[in-house]
Amino acid sequence: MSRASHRAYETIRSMILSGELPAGGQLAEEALAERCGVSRTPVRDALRRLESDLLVTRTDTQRSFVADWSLDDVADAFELRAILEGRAARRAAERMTEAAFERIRAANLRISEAIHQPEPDVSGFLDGNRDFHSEILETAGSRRLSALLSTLIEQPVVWRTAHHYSRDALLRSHSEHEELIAAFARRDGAWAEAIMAGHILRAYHAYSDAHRGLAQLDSSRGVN
Amino acid sequence: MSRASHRAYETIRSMILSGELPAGGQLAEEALAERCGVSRTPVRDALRRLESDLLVTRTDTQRSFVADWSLDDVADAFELRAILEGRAARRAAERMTEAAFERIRAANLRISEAIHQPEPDVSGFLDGNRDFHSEILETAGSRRLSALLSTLIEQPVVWRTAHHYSRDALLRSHSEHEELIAAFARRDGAWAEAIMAGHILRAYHAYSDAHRGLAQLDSSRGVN
DNA sequence: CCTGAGACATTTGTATACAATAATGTCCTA
DNA sequence: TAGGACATTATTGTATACAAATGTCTCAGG
Repeated sequence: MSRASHRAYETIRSMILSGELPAGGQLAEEALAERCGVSRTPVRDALRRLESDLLVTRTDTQRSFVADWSLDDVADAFELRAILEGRAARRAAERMTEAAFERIRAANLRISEAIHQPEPDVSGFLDGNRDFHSEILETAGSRRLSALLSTLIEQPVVWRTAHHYSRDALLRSHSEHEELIAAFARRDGAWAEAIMAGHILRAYHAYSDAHRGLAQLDSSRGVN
Repeated sequence: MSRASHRAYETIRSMILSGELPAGGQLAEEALAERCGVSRTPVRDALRRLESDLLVTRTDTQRSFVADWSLDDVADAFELRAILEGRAARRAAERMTEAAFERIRAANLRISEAIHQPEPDVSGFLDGNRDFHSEILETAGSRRLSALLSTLIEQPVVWRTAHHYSRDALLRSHSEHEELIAAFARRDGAWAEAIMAGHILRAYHAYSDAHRGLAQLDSSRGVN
């Protein structure tokens, strides 16, 4: 993506995720253009994309607003993620190559190292975690599945949330990854699917326990 | 959507689906603008949306091309549809209201009437079919599920394909709908999910049997 | 004959002006 | 005071010009 357009997208997105733009607030193109330091054209691009991410909604009369995610919406997103990432894990297990297997193991090894610092390296954990999941998605080899999941997984991690995770939660996540790796080693698609679905849903409940009643924006990224 | 933008979208889309724009061919914004009788601005909008529909792909250098769907891609799309529409049917069964139930039954009644003409009214069948499925999706009450499915179901039906369906295929589809209605009547989510998944996958195989080895574009719409 | 540098053509990205549409406020009437 | 037509304002849609980036072709040098 080109410079101004990308910049508008990232800027608006982070303003939404950080709460700087409040949920339900209107997004006027001109005002955003000014805040991003670009013209309306790339802002319009960005809004279109944010809309397909479901971070922005449009009225029937084409006004854009910051989407406010209810608890139900969050549950909804996690439920779909569990289904689709589960399916991705199944396909990945069935198509697993040695090279992909090694990359997945390596990602989980990085996670392990990040966790076992004196003070857990959450940022390192999240990097490894992202790689772990995206390697699996890659191995699943379905463009459409990737496309669908990309709308459910908000990529830029909201660090302030991530840093609340306990070492226990990180360790549990790591060990679930290990079990996934075992399923991959055996090329057992059904097993991999079951573990992955559970992995995502556990992340959901950890999230909902922690955030019950709070602002619900930075949701679709748990420790998974 | 506004006039020019909508026009560009519909025009380009139908040119792709009809094969007027060959799979793999480049889509230059200016040329499309001229053919649609609008400026580049709405064309760019349309291309963005078609890209998210996976009807158009972009290179890393931002050139747009007509996506060519391999047989695997088609199988992929149907597999995901089966999963997601199955889930929608389950949720719909669990949330079914009398009013929604009646609308769904009415849609299938219209299908029945369309089929039982001396010469089957395929267009009427497809209208009813669309209503039937969209009522279920509506009743499922998940914005995200709707958003995901909309990228898998190409709305504008390719009539030339539809007209090849045999009366038998139409009748079978109708009777599967009846079974779904029975599941809804009993609020049996698991049953509804199973029937719906089978319904979609049968449509896939009908499609793939009919089109094996032919051009694969107008795919994601079977008799379902 | 191959290769790569550079000029040229093509295509996309961005800014801006203006048109069209929706939202808002005002005033009049009942 | 409530409601509704109209004017006003705000916001989005579209066209266009130009900038930036990409692709292509030619031709010199090896």
